Amino acid sequence: MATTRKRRDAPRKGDLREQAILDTAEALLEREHVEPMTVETIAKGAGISRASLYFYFGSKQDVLTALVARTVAVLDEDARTASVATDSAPAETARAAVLLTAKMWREHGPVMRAAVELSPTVPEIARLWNGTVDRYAEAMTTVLRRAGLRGDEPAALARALCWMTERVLYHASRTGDLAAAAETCAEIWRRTITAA
Amino acid sequence: MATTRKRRDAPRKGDLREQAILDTAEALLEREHVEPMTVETIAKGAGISRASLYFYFGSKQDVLTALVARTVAVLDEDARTASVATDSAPAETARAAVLLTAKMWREHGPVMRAAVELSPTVPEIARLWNGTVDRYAEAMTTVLRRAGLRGDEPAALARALCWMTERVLYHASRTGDLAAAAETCAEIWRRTITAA
DNA sequence: CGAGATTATCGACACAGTGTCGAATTTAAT
DNA sequence: ATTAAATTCGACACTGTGTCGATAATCTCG
Repeated sequence: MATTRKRRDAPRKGDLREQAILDTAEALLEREHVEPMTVETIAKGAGISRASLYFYFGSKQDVLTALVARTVAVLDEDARTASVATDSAPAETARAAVLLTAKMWREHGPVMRAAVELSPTVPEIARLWNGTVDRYAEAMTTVLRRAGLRGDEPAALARALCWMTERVLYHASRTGDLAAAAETCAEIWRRTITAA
Repeated sequence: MATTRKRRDAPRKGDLREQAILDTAEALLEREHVEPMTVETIAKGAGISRASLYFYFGSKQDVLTALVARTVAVLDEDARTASVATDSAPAETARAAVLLTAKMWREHGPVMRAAVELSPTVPEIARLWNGTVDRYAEAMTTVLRRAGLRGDEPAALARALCWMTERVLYHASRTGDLAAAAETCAEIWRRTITAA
């Protein structure tokens, strides 16, 4: 069942291996896809046998989940610093947020795409990913309020616009035109903010 | 490799089986998920053996692709009739289109969700799904133009808004609040259309 | 140092799921 | 009724995941 974590803490040498496994998985994700990436491949890339990998992670899904968690942590970090920019106009703040997100997709594209694609299959990854989008949406809700929107509407609008941004940048990160896609998203944020 | 279609035309009795297989797959999709749905399950549901299923479809992916194709055909059909509503104001036309799409998600939710979730894995399903979204986006581009938008912008905006609608309704079709989600999307369409 | 515990590694196995083959059975048509 | 095509399925080969127990490396501290 792969539910029993054999190794709870263990601060020994094997921690390097744990990182090596995640690094290999990320590197693999950058040239292949999620599909052909097998436990065998990851283990070999990390210089250990398939069975040994199961000493560090309970299952293949656990590896992917840890990889997503690691990247999402970076995302949340960067996102927090950016959302506090209360000095410029709401539309400008939104544009800055979208541009920052586009940078994330440019730098962490493979893992972020994997998160999107694995969300339907791996509940824990869905939790992580939805949580991140939710936090973004919350931050942007305050921006919409600052722009004069009242009641429940800003929350719902921000949520929808965040999912738009996610989806559009997801596709753009595959085709390469992230810059243009980001501008389009920013424009829709702007229009939503400024319209009556 | 499952690339060789054993049965190209064959207008015999087995056609019923072909439908039965797709119907079973759809029914299965309605209560389980894509993941646990196995060829064994589908075959058993259709009253044949696993090996017999491979007489009708070259692979499991072929079954899913055919199922998506069948549903997408209905979608395109309904979408065409709705996009020709040139009598009302652009924002109203957009709202009507979103509401119609929401109806699709309500009626064909499981298959449409499967299409979204399988797109990254099955290229042919991606082709079908992206094609449908593209046709929607094209139709809505003309609506944006009718609202006064010029140049390349309306195409890019319509595209982004269509993906927003897809994503938001996808999530809503899982949680059940399609009506509210549709109104939120419609509002963003409206604001994008009416904003300066 | 060196015995005992802990950490790490791996070969071999069990299992589930996909797709293939060829032989047997059913159905249709002359 | 005979022949050909359509249909069915058991048995097999293959790939990939996860488990087990035995072995080897590393650490701990008396």
